[in-house]
Amino acid sequence: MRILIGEVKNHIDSEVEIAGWAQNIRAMSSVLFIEMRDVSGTVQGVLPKKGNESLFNELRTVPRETIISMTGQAVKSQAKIGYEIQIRELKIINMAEAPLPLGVVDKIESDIETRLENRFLDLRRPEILSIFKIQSTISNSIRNYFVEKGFIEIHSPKIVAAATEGGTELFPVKYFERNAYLSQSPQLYKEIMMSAGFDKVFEIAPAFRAEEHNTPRHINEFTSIDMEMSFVDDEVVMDVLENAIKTAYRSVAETNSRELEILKVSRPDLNYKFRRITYSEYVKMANDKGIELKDGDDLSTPVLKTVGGEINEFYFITRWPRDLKPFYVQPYDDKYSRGFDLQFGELEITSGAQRVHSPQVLLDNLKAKGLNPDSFAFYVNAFRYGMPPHAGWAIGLERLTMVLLNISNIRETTLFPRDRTRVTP
RNA sequence: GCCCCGAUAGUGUAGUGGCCUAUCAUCCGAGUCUGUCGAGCUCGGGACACGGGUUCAAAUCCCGUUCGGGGCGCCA
Repeated sequence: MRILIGEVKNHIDSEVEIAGWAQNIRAMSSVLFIEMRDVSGTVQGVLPKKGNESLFNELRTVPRETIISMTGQAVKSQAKIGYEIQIRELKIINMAEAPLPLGVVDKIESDIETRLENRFLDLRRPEILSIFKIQSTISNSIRNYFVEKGFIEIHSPKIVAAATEGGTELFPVKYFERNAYLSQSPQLYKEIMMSAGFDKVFEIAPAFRAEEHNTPRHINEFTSIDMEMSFVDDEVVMDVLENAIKTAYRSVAETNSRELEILKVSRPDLNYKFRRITYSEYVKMANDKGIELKDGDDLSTPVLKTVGGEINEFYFITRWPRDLKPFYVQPYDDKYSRGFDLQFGELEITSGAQRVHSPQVLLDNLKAKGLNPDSFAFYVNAFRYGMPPHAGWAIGLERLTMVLLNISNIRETTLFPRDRTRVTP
């Protein structure tokens, strides 16, 4: 029975069967080594020429990355990891072509473009695999966190009719005889679930943005971790967000020490309270650095880089001007709102808010933003017949992974990124 | 969408008008080597993004196209 390569060390001095990719075959004059790899690690098999001449000669010309299974005694040896497998039986299961379009164990680094073109090969590299093992821990631990706190997991529609909520561009899709769009966010649906009385909901699902941006931190399809809670304000959901991220970091530190080592990333440590900086304080901080910025201006990328670049930790920017936030964000006073962003340094990770719950305020806001309330009837109706006060946020899974692993391009933390020019693979 | 930069073997690169039938590494192939682990050694293989132009001569200069990188904008 096949075992994972990572388990071979528990079977020293007994016979094991492994299967995987032959990532390197080194033939000496009288002995041959096959470096085998699977999802759990690597180990080498040894085959002496004496007594195995035909297999020996066949193997020395087998291309790298061929799928092979082998059975043999696991023994302590002078191999770097301290043990190896003495091959008794070996099967060549599926031959790889040569040369590879992208070397898996080459000493040469390839461009991200070449790597994405051949992503299945790129993903075979332990450091790339490690990114996604860690991403799996992050999304699972946040899901568990929500479930433990009594949240209900929902699945909102990704094909939607609303032309826009204002702001971002949508991807149009043909929906039989009508036009529809890919959902940019579950925002309106998770709010409707508050009216439906679900109290606390979350969703981990794709979101689509048709913006023609071309930056290392934007993609057109990403995984959004969304939550919404009833009868709470913005301060409470900021606490929940801080705890969710700390929980995810703790899980990664506990379960992915090998992956963190492969990626040469130190164990994450979040032993600090996330600072809550108001938007107006942030503007003053920018002014103190000599940046010309008025209270009410949006925080541009250069501003975030100058001010946020020096804050090498998580922090909130709270009480944004109402003019800079969407119609569904609850006002704080005439000028400011209960909208917040969570930042790490210069990078926005999350945006959230206490939401409007009064149907009249909602209608006023829609009109003030130049939107047609009729287009949002399905949404506004949910506010008319008993909508509790509520608040929530959405966090980008890929961006959170970037921050945790100190990776600068979001394409690295996305399996098959969809950017301005890439729809395949 | 704007600004700047780039495109040379499967991969990553050198190359600033003639020294280029193009460098090096990796890779692939053949051989060699009593245990390698970035194996070593010998020999061989493989490339100037596309289209036009300038010139006696273009990988090299100019124009356009396509694709990519960096920055910005846009962005729930």
